Amino acid sequence: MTRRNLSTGAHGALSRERIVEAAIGILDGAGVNGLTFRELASRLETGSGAIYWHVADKQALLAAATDRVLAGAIAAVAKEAEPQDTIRALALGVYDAMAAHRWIGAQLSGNPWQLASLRILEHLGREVQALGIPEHALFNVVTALMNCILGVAAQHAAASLLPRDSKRIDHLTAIAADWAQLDPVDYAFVRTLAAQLPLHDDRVQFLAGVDLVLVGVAHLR
Amino acid sequence: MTRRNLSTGAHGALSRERIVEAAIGILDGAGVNGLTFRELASRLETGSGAIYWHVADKQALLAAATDRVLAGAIAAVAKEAEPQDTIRALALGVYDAMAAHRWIGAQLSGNPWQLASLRILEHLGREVQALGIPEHALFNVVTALMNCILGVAAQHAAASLLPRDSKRIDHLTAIAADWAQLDPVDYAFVRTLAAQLPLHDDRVQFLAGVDLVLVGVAHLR
DNA sequence: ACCTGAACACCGTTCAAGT
DNA sequence: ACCTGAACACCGTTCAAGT
Repeated sequence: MTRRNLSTGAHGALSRERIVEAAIGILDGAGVNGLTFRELASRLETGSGAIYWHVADKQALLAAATDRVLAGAIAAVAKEAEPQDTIRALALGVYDAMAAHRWIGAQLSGNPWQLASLRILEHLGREVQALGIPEHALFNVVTALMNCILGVAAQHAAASLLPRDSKRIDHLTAIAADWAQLDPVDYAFVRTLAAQLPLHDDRVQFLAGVDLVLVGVAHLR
Repeated sequence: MTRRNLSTGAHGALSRERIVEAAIGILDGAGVNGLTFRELASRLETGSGAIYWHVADKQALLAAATDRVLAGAIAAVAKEAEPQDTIRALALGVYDAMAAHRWIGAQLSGNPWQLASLRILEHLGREVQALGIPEHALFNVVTALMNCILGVAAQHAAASLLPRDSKRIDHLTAIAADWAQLDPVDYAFVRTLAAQLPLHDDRVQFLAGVDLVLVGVAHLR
């Protein structure tokens, strides 16, 4: 048996940070189902039990990984002159992080009160406050904006379970084809949407949803 | 070995419908983690493999259970004179179904393109069409409303993982207490929200979010 | 204090064998 | 055609033993 982490090897000692980092690497490459304590241990050249010394369990690991990615994404958002613009920038920052790390959607929408969500909530909240909303509407408005984000998060989560190499357009075309199979009477509207689906731009539509809420907010009294 | 389903016993032969029904019973009583093919088989007095003759896999079973519950909930929604009111009624119908079957939230927000979601989308879409929205905004508006629903779905999903007997208020108080632990500077806004959390009415707030979108819609041009 | 890795408990799914 | 139930593959988590 060779010594592993005890030697001053390439990686140094095990740490929560290194574990989370490695987890993100696996998640990005192989998705949620690819993240296994055995796989993680082998990549870190340690025993699977060692990880439990630094991380409580798999859920905590996923939460930590999500928070790490989103903290970076949010910190990178530039503050704009108008609160509305900062809100848009924040929303897009989260969107882009979810697009780059497709496993985040499921994590975010599955645990809406984890640290990463609070981070988003905090930054949204500050801007909404700056908007000069009446006090009693604050909670509702922030929640509505958060819902826009969780909504796309859910969509990304669904997309993340598809085969990795499937092109986005093929994916949407396949969904549209499924929808076209539905009963023409019972699902008349959905079939209408199906035609628009393959061409639509997720990111643009996401922003349109945020704007819709912002319009509603502007007309609050 | 006694014969089981072959006898004209109390339940009759195995069928997809009976399986889904039993699954819903388990889900309501024991949550997602309680739904096991072994448990399901034992409750149906059959072998675990038998279920696979009627249902493709666990995901399909969960989707079927979700669709069954939501189909009933949506069918029970009365059509109102004004499209806005029907939209509110629809949203509340879904909300109440999620409150009664706490496992549905995760299922819905985790698979936003399953049959149950399309059912919601279809009914929302018809009412939004009746609202007389410009064609190009249709997709965005329906998505925004769907996001409101998925947003609470996510919240319900999170709540469903808690111990079963924990009272709602205790749960919210516990979350509020967690939030109060956060850094006063980094999480100033979230800490503000924490005070309101234990007292707020989820259902009312949910409706307020829907209304916010409807206000935004009314001011589209 | 921190790491090792076998062992435990449990699960979704398959499949050869039955009826 | 439909059901049985043992077997397979895999996983999160624990823990006695090491250093």
